Amino acid sequence: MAATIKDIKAETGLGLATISKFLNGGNVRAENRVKIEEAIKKLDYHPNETARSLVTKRTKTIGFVVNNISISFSGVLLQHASAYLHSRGYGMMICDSNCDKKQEEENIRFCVEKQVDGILITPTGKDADFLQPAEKAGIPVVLLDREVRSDHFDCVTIDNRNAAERAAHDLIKRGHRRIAMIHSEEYTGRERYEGYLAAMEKAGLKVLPEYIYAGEMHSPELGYESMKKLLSLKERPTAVLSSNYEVSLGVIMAIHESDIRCPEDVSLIGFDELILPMVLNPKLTVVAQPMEEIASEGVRILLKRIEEGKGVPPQRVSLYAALKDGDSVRNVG
Amino acid sequence: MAATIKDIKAETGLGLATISKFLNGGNVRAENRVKIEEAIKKLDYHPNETARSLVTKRTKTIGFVVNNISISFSGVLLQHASAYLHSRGYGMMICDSNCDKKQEEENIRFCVEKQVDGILITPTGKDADFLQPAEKAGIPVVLLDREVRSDHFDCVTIDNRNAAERAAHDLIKRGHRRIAMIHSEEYTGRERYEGYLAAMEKAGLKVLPEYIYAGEMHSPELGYESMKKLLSLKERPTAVLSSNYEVSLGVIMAIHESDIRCPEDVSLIGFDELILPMVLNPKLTVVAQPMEEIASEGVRILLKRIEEGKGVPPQRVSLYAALKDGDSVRNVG
DNA sequence: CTGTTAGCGCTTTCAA
DNA sequence: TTGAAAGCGCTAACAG
Repeated sequence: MAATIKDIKAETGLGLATISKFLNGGNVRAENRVKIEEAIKKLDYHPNETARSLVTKRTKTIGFVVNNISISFSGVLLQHASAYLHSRGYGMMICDSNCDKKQEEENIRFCVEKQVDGILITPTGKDADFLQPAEKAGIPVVLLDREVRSDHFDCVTIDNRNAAERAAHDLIKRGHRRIAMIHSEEYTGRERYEGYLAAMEKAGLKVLPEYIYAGEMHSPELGYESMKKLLSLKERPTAVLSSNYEVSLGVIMAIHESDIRCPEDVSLIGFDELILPMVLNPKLTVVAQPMEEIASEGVRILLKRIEEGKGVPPQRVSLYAALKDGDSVRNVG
Repeated sequence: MAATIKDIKAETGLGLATISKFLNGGNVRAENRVKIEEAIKKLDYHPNETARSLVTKRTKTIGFVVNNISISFSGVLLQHASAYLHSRGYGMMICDSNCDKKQEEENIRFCVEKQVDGILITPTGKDADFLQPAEKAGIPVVLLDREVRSDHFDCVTIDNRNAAERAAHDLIKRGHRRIAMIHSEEYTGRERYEGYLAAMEKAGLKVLPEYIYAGEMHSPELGYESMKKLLSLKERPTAVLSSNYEVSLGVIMAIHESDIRCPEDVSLIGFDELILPMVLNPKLTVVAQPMEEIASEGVRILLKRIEEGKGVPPQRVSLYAALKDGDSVRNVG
């Protein structure tokens, strides 16, 4: 049996309260502190977090409900979030929604049941109803990367629409007119598409239906298949905007397989500054999402909410995603 | 305040023990069962898992200590493990070791502190010392994908050495003599390299140092840079074995950028049947690790250990990884 | 600063 | 079957 606080009491002859106070960083007479420290070492005592939770009503665990754990973006976000959380003594329970609303709803319930102190989530859609159990249970929720139709929750995103608009604008500025876009109908993919539309419209450019490929989800296949088709057009686009990392991978593969060259024959801008497209020739020009900041801001806001309560109204933090030049875009005309 | 079992008692007039028994699936008179069910619905009662844990000494949470959460393999493994665990009512707390032994050691301690019921781990190395805190605390550990130098733990792997040997043998059987290998010095990469060596030796083939590229970790850069160099050799290999998914991606990119074709000019076999290399032309021939089985077997063994104790000696399950033909290998000579 | 006391919400003897 | 009571290990008043 593991040692308990009572064993420390027996060992030191002190009262439970004193020991508990010490454990929680309170002031104790130097002499007693030494006694307690020695007893702890001797008995290899570790506080029972469960017992502690029962009385403090804090589990020191947060739930991370991730829309799709198997994409690279999630891995990186999880990595950063987990690191921050651990450094603050919090554990991270992950629940994969696998891009499924039913599963996501279930995940929220699971988190509530497990009594996490807070929830970090990359939601699958814009609908906010499924978050109700958490709200009802008084568990703070911070949305990461995506917003929902509700102003009850804190939220850390990048301005996808604006970022995509800047990317498309950059292509236009460099003389491109025939610009294609490959995007998913998923959340962020949709927003990025809207940004593209805005840039095209402002420049007075026509959006050709044969230049638009929309898939259900972000995936390499989407990029690969779409790009194959774009390359087979009689009048090929001179530039392509790809709405996320997975999609870009597929696009690059398709280009490589053809005898079309990038950027000589076709320019390309992608999203997400993940490793692979950065080591390639040409280095991909991307809209770089500040992943670490998204994670750290999200964690910071969540912990603040947990520790200081619901005083302040929900915040919406929108981080800036810079367009980072690579070598995959050329000037035309 | 959330409803407690006492509220149910007040509502139904029954004793706490009866209600508790009902909650845990025990036999209760039909009439009382109805009463309790109604009260639960009316008060929206949910058992407090923390209180339950305090007395049962079970947190219904397992820790997953992952060597590197940002690689695709981890995402897929986590996805399956999480699904199985959830279906059994268990939560999954993840701890990323980020390929760092110090971090890994810290993660184990963190899990012990958090009193998880069991640990699933893809270890960073072969050394087993860091698992001691878990062992001392009586927390069962199941190793996934990789073994360590200790026979105290259950373990689910594929036979990497044998699988790589079969892959290399397949190349040899198809007439290849100049076979290169790109691998990491990480755990599985090393084992796969040994399998390659075994196949070459059995076939009486020389292993040329200029055909071997070893990197510290599995990464696309490793594959990309190594393949670039291999392709620039005066006497190029006719086939390349790549030790994991990330590495293969890099290799494919390098081939695409050159004017060498696969499989006409160079054959390629990779590891891990993940999506991208499957949608490409040519479809990559791979050693397919049974990811879902690794996860489900691991979870099954762990939960059994948790629920039925340490009676049986540690098991080592070695799953078969089949070589799946794609179109990236051609017959020569 | 210290110790006593009362719970946190639940499960589990044990006797009825 | 049921219920009263004890207690899991800890924190949080409160009195000293």
